Amino acid sequence: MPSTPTFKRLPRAVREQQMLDAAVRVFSRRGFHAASMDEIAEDAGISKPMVYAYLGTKEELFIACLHREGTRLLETIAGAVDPAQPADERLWAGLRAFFGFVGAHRDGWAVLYRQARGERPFAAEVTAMRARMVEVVAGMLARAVRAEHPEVRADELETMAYALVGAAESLADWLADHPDADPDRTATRLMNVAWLGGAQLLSGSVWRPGS
Amino acid sequence: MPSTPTFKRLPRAVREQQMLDAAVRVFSRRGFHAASMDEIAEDAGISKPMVYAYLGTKEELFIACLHREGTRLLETIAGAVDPAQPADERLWAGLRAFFGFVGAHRDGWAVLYRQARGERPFAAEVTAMRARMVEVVAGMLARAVRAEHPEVRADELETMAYALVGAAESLADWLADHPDADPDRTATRLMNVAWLGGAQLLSGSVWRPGS
DNA sequence: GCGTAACCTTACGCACGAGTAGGTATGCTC
DNA sequence: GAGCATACCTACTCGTGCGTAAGGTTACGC
Repeated sequence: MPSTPTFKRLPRAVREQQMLDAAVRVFSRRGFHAASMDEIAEDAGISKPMVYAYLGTKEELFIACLHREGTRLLETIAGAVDPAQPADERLWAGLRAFFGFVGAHRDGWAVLYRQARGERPFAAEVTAMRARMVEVVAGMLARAVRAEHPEVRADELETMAYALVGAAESLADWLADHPDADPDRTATRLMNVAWLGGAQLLSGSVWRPGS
Repeated sequence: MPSTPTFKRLPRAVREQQMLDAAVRVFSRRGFHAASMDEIAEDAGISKPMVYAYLGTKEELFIACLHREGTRLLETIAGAVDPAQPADERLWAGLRAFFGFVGAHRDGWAVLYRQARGERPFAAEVTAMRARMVEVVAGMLARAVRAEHPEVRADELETMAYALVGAAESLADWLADHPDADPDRTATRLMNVAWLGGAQLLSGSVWRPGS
């Protein structure tokens, strides 16, 4: 039946990407456990044993998704930040890139954070990636701050970095659920509170219980 | 064999709490799917059909955990906040209570946030609880701000509230993994950046791209 | 033109774990 | 101390979905 060669034979590299695309879609809308390998295969327009042949077991497939989306996110951010710029511009560019990525890759984001964090086998992966981000942010803060304020302790900066990353993730989740929202606007707001709050702290103001 | 009546017959209300305790423990260390009803029953020192008789299916059991832990958390916070106090003291008390709770109920926290967010059937529950918290925080900010700054838009405040809640959750996760860390110290740091950053914003300072 | 390797399929085995059937013992009430 | 309700158990059924065995088909090298 020569009418429609509906299924063209494709080289491995191409099929692998199609499978990963399908996997990210299905994982993001069903969650890791509820997603079935059959559905992923069907969504990719291929049959199940191919998935096993190319990407391995379900866990390995999920890890592959995690790595691809995680790498994309990190590279997007890294590519947007110019090390020659001053710290505030770098932070701004990073936030902008981050929210832009989430807005453009909602299901990638969902897989990375909403699914992977809860599932025991992958929590470590995500934690590691988060830790890298925290480290980067803390490092940037350190370089920005240490010159004029060498008295600031490293763990203070780390705490700040955790808070910043958490705030960004929270706003990212909100953004992922509001397709009409503007990523840049979100980035601006976070930038404001973070940068101004930090500057205020450095200027010596401290809030203490008891006004 | 009268030697050890190892299994005393207990009234329903007591057993239900024991089961919930066990369920929270197991869910927190295994995740929802990897946790088996058998393991929960065993951990509670009871057999499986009892769990089904009292708490229903696995999903219902998990929801029961969610509700109990969620209610405890919200009540802890509500109980610590005195409405007669000024806004900064209320925020401080709330943060203190929040981090205190997480430090004292690590697995309850894990169930609420690390597990429930990813699993499709429960995401709604958690989202709703989060939304309530955001609403409360936003309301508090509004009351604190509107008197002197009526020009601030409601969605700006909501964004701030999201960022604050996200930052708190992130630090809470960090806290849950560092048993030696001091909840109050964490609360203080977040309080500082939030309150001072907010005040700075209100005073008219704004960060804009291009220094 | 023909082998061979890579691509792709249908159809199954099998384990694991949710939920249940049906039965036993213990305490409480009158 | 008969009756009844409640606490509790062992031992099963059965669906679901991961992972695979064994076999077809297309392209490409020589």
